[in-house]
Amino acid sequence: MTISPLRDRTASKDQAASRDRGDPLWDIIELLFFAYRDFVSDPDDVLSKLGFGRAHHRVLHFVNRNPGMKVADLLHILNITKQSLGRVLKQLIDQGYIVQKEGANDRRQRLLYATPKGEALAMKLAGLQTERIARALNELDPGAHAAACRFLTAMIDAEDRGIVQKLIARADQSRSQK
Amino acid sequence: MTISPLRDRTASKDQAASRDRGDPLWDIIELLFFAYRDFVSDPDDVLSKLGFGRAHHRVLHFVNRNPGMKVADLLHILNITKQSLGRVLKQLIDQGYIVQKEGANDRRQRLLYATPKGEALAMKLAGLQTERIARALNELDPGAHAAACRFLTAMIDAEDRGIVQKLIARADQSRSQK
DNA sequence: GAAAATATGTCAATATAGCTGACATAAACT
DNA sequence: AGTTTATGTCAGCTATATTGACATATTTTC
Repeated sequence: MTISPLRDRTASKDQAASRDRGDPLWDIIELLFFAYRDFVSDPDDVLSKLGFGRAHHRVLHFVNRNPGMKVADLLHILNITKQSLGRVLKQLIDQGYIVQKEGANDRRQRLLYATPKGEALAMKLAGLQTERIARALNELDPGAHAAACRFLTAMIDAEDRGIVQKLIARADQSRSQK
Repeated sequence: MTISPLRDRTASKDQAASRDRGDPLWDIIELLFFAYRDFVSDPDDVLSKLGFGRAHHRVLHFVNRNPGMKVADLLHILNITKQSLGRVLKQLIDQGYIVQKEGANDRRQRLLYATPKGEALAMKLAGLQTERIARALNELDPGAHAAACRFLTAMIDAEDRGIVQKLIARADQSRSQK
């Protein structure tokens, strides 16, 4: 199944004029809205059956991806208050998806780890999202994956890109050591 | 300013093996999370000063883009209940950002239009998002815009793509008639 | 060793944005 | 005349976030 291109703006004769005027880039704005909407809908269905929401997904995702991360790190990544995190994290801990361990160097820290049960759920949810992404990339040419990464990276606040890239690289590394 | 590529998975020697195993595509999953987060943060700042939230933005955006749309259409696009829409829409109408006009053919319909004030706000918000997108595309090669559109379109539920594409095309057309 | 800073947790009150269910009104369709 | 459709509204509920205040244990600093 091939998808017909949306409207090939690159071939539009007045593309340069539009860019000069700084016209809104409606296509990206709206596609991003709908793509993200569908992207999060797959996990949402599974989560709601467990009595969880998107907030639980985000917490479990990052803990699973970064075993032993500090609560403070999680707060910075999610950009929420500790009170907001508290409720969600408590539920995940109480139901056995996440455990906390005292830091070896700094005993004030409560380092976060996904349990096998937590990891199973995290991987299930990531699997659903990966299915969608893989399906999308399969419809496109081979360079589409790299191109998507470049575009999405460039959309992130410049000051945060380094952090995000380290996050992805470090998590990939810790996973592959298994 | 050039951005170093995240991790060139296309050049990775075990990329094929990873794809065969169906490993999660962590890079896209996390980049999409952070990119969308920053993408909506620009408008959020402006909106919060007006006492509005993201919900108001979405309503105003689609009404501005599709002048004369029915309430029912808006409900389908946003995928929320009329009760949820009601509160937000009422505030936008009361404060003069949106007006309702009786349908010419079907007088039950309340067709939605952005007022000049509403259009100004919608365009301001779209402008902020466009700045970010344009900044991103400027860092990338010329085909990046089209590539991003293809990727994002492919990420949308197949059954919804047609609707979204029509939405974008129709709105573009109605705008350019001005 | 006392004081200050840090990491985390918790209580209380509030706001936003969504939901379900029930019901109301007006206009159009059959 | 009766049914369906488009819209609106009341009431109550849930999830996710907020701010502000305060508590506890631990580490760091002077």
